[in-house]
Amino acid sequence: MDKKEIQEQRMRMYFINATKELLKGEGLKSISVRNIAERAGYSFGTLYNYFDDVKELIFICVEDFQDECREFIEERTKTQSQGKDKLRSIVKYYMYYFVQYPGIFELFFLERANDVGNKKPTFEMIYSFLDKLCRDEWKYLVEQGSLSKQQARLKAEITKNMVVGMLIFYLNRHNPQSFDEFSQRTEALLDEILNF
Amino acid sequence: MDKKEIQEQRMRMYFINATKELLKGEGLKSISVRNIAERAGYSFGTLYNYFDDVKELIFICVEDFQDECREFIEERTKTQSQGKDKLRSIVKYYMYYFVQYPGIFELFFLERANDVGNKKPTFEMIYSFLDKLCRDEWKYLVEQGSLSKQQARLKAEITKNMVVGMLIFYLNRHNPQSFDEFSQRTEALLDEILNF
DNA sequence: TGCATAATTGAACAATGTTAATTACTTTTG
DNA sequence: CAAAAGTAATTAACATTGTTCAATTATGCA
Repeated sequence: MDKKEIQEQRMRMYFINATKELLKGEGLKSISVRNIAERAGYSFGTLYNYFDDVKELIFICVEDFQDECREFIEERTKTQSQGKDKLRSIVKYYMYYFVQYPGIFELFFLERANDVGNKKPTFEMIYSFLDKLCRDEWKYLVEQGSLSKQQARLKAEITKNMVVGMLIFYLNRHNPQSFDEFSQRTEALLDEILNF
Repeated sequence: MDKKEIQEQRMRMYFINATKELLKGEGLKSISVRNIAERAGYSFGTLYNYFDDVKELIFICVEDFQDECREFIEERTKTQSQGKDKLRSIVKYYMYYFVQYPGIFELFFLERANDVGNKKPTFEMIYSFLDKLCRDEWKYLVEQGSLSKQQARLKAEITKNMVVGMLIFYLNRHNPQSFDEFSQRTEALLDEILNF
């Protein structure tokens, strides 16, 4: 019964990829069962043979996008040596990734946690995502004696929350209006937080 | 034609109040044209004689809720004398207001700015709302010489964005899980920002 | 090839927002 | 006062959403 599993996994992939494409392109608004199925080349009914509901499908995409985001940042920061600058860059490119794909931002941060179930771990992953990305840098700064462990924790938490707020205002409300301005504010606020 | 206007305004009020009640109670999810109209005591079609669409109705509520929020904070902070403590309290109760009414938070910060139109000023109002609430306190601290004007601006901006991020994670993702913990994190992060 | 099992489909249902045609009511006018 | 005109309220209808399920189609095996 190995063939069954392979085929089933392949079918799931068709739908998952279609969903990912839609999320990257048009965003959450464009997501509908009929839309996804059409792009996958099947009827909307077929989707329900492989997924419980459309939410399951959507949340499967989160992990993939996290990997992609991690790579996006890695590519742009790997040459930098540990320290404040690298930390700043990681946070900056974390934000830029979501600016590039507002649909993924919606998915990560704005989708409601209505019925928890198996999605709780997914939310935990999202919540701690930036922490994981920055962990080594904060650790390095503490070991260097630049700031206390406690202060590092606080600043990491401030950053994590601030970043989401900034993205909401920029992506959802066009505030600031231009990317240049957004970029500039990002630098300024990160400088203030890392001013020690 | 004065009577007309009075009657029309009264009709609009019925729908607006019904919408406000629903938003405070069940939140954005429960908002539907048929729901609002039923609560207002009219048919869903009647709503369209007084409002272009349901979005217009919803965004009319923003101003009312802002006034209410302002009063909520005022009541709880008016005895405090100007300074850091009062500033902390204002931000804290600003957050607590939205914790009390998650539906209003959704309305203020998560509703998309799809078709701008007359809603642009509304979004501007929301964006600068906390700034206005805190303006006097920041000003006082600058005049006292506690920090520079530039620093005050940066810290105010960090706070504004952080607050939205914290509320997203707490209200939408149950992170942290309890209000006590949320409250504690709020205090800690505000202390760190106001640590000068 | 023929049968049994599995996979795929689309009709159907309940909600949703919105529009437009219809009905009810009010006011003005002859 | 009654008929006409105009305004307001209602409901039927349409498109779109997620989801279910009976019926159809395809597949695999003997």
